[in-house]
Amino acid sequence: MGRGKIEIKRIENATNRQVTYSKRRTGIMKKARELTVLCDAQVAIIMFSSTGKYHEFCSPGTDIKTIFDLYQQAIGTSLWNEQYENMQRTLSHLKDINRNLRTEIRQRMGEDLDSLEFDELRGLEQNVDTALKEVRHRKYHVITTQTETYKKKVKHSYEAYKNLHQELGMREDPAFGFVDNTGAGGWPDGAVALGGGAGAAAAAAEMYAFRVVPSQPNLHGMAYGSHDLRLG
Amino acid sequence: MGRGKIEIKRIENATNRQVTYSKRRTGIMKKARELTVLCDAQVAIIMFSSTGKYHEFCSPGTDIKTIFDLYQQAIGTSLWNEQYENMQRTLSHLKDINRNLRTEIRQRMGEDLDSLEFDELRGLEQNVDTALKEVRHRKYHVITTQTETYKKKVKHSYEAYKNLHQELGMREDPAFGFVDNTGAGGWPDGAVALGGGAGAAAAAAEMYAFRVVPSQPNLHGMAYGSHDLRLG
DNA sequence: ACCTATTGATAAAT
DNA sequence: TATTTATCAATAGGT
Repeated sequence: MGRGKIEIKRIENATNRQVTYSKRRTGIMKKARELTVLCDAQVAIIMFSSTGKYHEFCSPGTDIKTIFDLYQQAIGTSLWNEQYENMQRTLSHLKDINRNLRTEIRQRMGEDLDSLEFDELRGLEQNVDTALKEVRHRKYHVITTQTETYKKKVKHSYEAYKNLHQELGMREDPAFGFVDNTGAGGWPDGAVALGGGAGAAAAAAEMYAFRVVPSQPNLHGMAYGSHDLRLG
Repeated sequence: MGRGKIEIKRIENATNRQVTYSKRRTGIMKKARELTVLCDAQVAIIMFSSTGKYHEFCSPGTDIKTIFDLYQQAIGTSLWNEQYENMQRTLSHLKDINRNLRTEIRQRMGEDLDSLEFDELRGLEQNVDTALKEVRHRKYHVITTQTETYKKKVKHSYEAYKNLHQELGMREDPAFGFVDNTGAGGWPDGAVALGGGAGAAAAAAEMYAFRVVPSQPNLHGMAYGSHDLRLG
């Protein structure tokens, strides 16, 4: 159609090629639009000219992504799955692992034990028993350390008080509310247990007993025993 | 073009619509092929008819995926980025959860306790303590149940033996290897502890003591205390 | 971009 | 669904 038939082969003249590309591209787009309207079809076209310019057509009422998702659905395999498959695999693998980890935690909390064989129960018991000892050991270590620190602070304050007391020339000011009945110092009885060992540890434990809210969030942001094991 | 001009609007007659779709689709594909050859262009077309059938065209020497990757590059944004990013987010979220779960398990095993505040330690200790009691409780329940089952089996076998013994007319066959010295029955001494209670439980526990390998894999496929906490 | 002779596409009938 | 054919549409080459 035109002033003479042309052979369907690459047009060597670049200008002609470009002109023909332009004309025929318009023609195809028009045909696509007509097809869309006449036949109620969905069409997506992407074209790149030899110079790299791109043009697209898409049926009104949809978009390229939708049509390509349909297309991938139709051919049964996502063209980009390869890139995502790894991630998908990793994802479901992580989900499996997480589920198992949650199961283990629940079992370590003494829940969902019905599925365990007897020997697994024995292993779990021994393991938890050992863990309990470890935790207790660590707890006492912390108590001791913190008690030592506290003792040092107390001692320091006490020294400071003693010095101040001496600088005041051994004279007492009732406004302090202190009664000097411990010889040189003058520190109220029973204000702090200065003795070391278990007694001090117990005192320190009591000292922290009111702290039910952690000063800084847990690593996992939850208190032990309140994990939401349904997540993930 | 045809025996009369047609208006560009949806063809209501379904058959006509289908025929027109077929003809025009062929036409577009041909045009696309010609454009590809004449102008050295790259074309990708995807079409869906109103009946859901799909057809595609793609310039030879390339493929739909390549053209769409080019297209996405051209418009500067991946059409599937949103999904991809969502997946990425989910992935790192799962990894976080995973890490926290592992941390919790390690802490429940008595490891990595350094990061815990004192009150967290206290909570952990109490929790593990409670869990230990639960596990022990369950263990003893299993022991008891299995012992009962075993006792019933023994009793059943014993009855069977007794019946057989009587049917043989109280005559002993040395080939059985049994010595009848328990009155009516004739069951070897000490073969099984028939007494109930703690003694039986202890016996049953010993009975299972050799089973270091679970008869069926753990839910998580690992024995307690041997988790590879580096995974994920 | 526009023009137009000419080829190509296709609507309707078969 | 394929073929035919009268008609309309697309476009090659020229301006």
